[in-house]
Amino acid sequence: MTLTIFNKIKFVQLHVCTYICNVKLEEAIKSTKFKNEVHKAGLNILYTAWWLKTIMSRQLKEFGLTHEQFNVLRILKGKYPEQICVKEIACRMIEKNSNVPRIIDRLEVKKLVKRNVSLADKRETVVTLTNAGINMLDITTSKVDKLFEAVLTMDEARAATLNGLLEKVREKEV
Amino acid sequence: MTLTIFNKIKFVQLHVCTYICNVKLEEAIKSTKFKNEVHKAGLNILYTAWWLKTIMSRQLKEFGLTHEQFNVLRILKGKYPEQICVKEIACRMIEKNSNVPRIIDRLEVKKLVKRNVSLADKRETVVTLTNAGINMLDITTSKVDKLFEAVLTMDEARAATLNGLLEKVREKEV
DNA sequence: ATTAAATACATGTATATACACTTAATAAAA
DNA sequence: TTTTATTAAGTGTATATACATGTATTTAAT
Repeated sequence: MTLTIFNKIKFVQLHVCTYICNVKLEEAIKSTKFKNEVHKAGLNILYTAWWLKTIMSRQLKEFGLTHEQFNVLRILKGKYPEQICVKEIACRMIEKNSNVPRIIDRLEVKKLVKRNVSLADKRETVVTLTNAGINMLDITTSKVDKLFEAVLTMDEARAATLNGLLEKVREKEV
Repeated sequence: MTLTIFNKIKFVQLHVCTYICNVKLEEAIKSTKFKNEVHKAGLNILYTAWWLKTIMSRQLKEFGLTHEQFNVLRILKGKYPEQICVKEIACRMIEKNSNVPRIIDRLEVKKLVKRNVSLADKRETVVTLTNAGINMLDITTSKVDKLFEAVLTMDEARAATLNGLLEKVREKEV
């Protein structure tokens, strides 16, 4: 059904299986026995997310940014030049357990963001992009966006179906 | 289109947004502007994977296991009683950059697995489940499987479509 | 007004991820 | 056969994740 295109992700730690198949989950995790399609879908989601993150991280590494640092910068850009407090950044993160204060520490060292104590509420730390941060984000965003377009070749209709199904996955209250 | 069921995942670090919406991505990451459906699908995959991992980890925590430790145990079970070398475990991991030797260290401390030097090739370390490991896996697997069934309520047909779309996502060589 | 509770964020710890490097063992080349 | 290259796994480092706890500040309760 799907093409068997192999890709050149090299396993860093173990230098095994140097070329992995992106497409078929069975190949990717060397497993053929799934309980059912639903069980397979769970693993497929986890694997596809790892695949996407790996591709993005590889691109961002060139700029000394991690995936999560980039995410924080992009959130700050969304409200720029308004200052955003740490709490609100955390709300917008994809991975909700991210330790935002520590990510901001690293961005601050690189002089990409600036911390200030909020005047309205001294408990709050408000954060903004520096000029260096804006420049960095402009460059990296265009790179990452191009990468996304190059990699995710599915059409809009398929993507919309996929979005619906993923929301269906998360439908159940837990 | 989709129901708006809110779930009770509490943000641990920041105690904000105490209740998050699982279903609509827009609510989950407080963002409304996606470039297009494809871009949204990328973020949706990342978020759904985080959601799934969080649910699983919560269940496994009761048994003192992490998500990745459980994954290694399950891989060992797949070939039990055969011994598997570290390299082969790594091949089968969902997250390919996992540091398998270190995960095995922790499983060994808990006496759930046993390391041996391979007789055939002394460079290789072969690993097997102990009896305690088998017992642990039996209990946790049934718990996790039940959780999966309870949470992923989609039907087989939808799951099959989802699997096809995710493989479509990974189709492009990178 | 004083105390108690809640909030915002920082910090600390264990484990994981991502990746470089080292060591020992095996395979290949000279 | 000796050297060289490759492979398997372990070790080391920076950052991230997951979560507990501490500290300052604000809000609510008495």
